[in-house]
Amino acid sequence: MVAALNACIEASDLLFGLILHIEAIARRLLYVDIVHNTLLNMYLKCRSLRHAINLFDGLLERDLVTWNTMISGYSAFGFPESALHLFGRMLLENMQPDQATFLAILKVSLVTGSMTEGKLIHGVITEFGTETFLNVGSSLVDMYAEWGNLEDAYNIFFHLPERNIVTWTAMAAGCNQHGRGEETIQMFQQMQQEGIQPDRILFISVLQACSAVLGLNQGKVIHTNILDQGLELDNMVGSAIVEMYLKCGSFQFAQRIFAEMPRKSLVVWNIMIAGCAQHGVHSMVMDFFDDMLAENLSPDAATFVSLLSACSHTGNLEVGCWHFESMVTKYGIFPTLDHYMCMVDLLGRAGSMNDALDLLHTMPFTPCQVGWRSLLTHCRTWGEVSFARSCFDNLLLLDPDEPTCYALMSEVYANAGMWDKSLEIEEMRKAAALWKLPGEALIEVGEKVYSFTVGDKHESYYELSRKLKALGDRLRNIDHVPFAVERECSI
DNA sequence: TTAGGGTTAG
Repeated sequence: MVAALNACIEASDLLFGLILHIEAIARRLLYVDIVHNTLLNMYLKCRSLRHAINLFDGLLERDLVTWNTMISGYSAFGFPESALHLFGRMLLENMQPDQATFLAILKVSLVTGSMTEGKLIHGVITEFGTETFLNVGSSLVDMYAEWGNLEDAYNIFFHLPERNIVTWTAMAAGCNQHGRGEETIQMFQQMQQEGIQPDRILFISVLQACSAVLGLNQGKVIHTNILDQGLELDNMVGSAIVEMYLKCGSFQFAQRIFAEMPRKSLVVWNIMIAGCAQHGVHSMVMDFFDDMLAENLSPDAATFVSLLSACSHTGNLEVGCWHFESMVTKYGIFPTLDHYMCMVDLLGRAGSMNDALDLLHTMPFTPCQVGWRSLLTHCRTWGEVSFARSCFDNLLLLDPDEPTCYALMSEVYANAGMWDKSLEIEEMRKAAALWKLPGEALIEVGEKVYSFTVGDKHESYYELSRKLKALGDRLRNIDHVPFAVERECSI
């Protein structure tokens, strides 16, 4: 019976599972713990919460596994209140929770989207003395790290009596997800010094961190480690390697690894298509898209974001509109806000400002900052001063504390020679005490990544200034006309 | 019953 139920789980065959349930009743097997627990698990894995609840409520006796399975099921189905309620019932019935109970309960805070619940659950876990268990501790690290509360995550991480690859990965991935890629790479190095062998899951996080900090050389070292462990043929590791090379600027390496991948998932095709768009090889976007279709893969929402973006950058309005329409008619994918934003950008970049505005107003989403800012950016290109002012006013209504729109509007006025208006906008920005964060450039030399922003004084300042001036002269020689007021750059 | 992982522009 148990083997047959596990086969149902494997095949997601709910109908066969229901027949086995009837058979279990007829043969009076439902009183056996392992039978009713496997049945419960089968219903949850076959995505039938209703059947699982009926079975659970009808049982005369429930052991710890029964409670844990049901709590875990409620969390997995996105019913955190029911999971917590069941946990309370379990305590009232004097059932002592174990590690598995807390692992299931910890998922609740991720489902509810609230750190407060997570902290309360952490308190309960501490009271039961299971905080320092390896799996519970790792889950706590993961929970805090996912919430971006890296300090609490570190605190638990360092106080655990032991840490394994899962604990390290939870901490390293958390740093990576919250913009601390350098720390992820440092953790990876430290972990190896402590004699822990990285695995495929950790490699994926560390490769993403290399992509984020543009650490091509570091990425190459990781790639070598992956080859040493023979993990390069793993589908998800391969995708992460391709992505790392693309984001770190090495298109040829990415192309080679991609070509060598034995099985290519839709995700890695999407990564490659987006990479072509990022690298400006727009003709290859369409080539890769056609190749993907030839492999009998159907595009998804992410594919179309890359396609529409590529059409926007090549100014290919007609092809972009065709893809936008074919999303629904040919592939049954309904455009999300992201797709509408790509279309607003596409229309605006092509100079069809009224069509872009119409789309912004008629789309089934409330116009957001992204759309208005995109339009405002293109008004700058096309010198649409009054149109720009309308976009600017809409942006102020949505968020008056966002500094970028002031800079754009001021620039539009300056380009039109309306200096008084330009200064007026600058005054508005100053009165609101808003300052745009300067852009940051990352350059890798050896295994170190250097960050540059306006106003920095690097040790090679004079040498770099001479180089910049020479580049500026070359740009002027090819008739490049910079926007608005040219400001002196200093590094 | 039982901890960690992938893509998308503006």
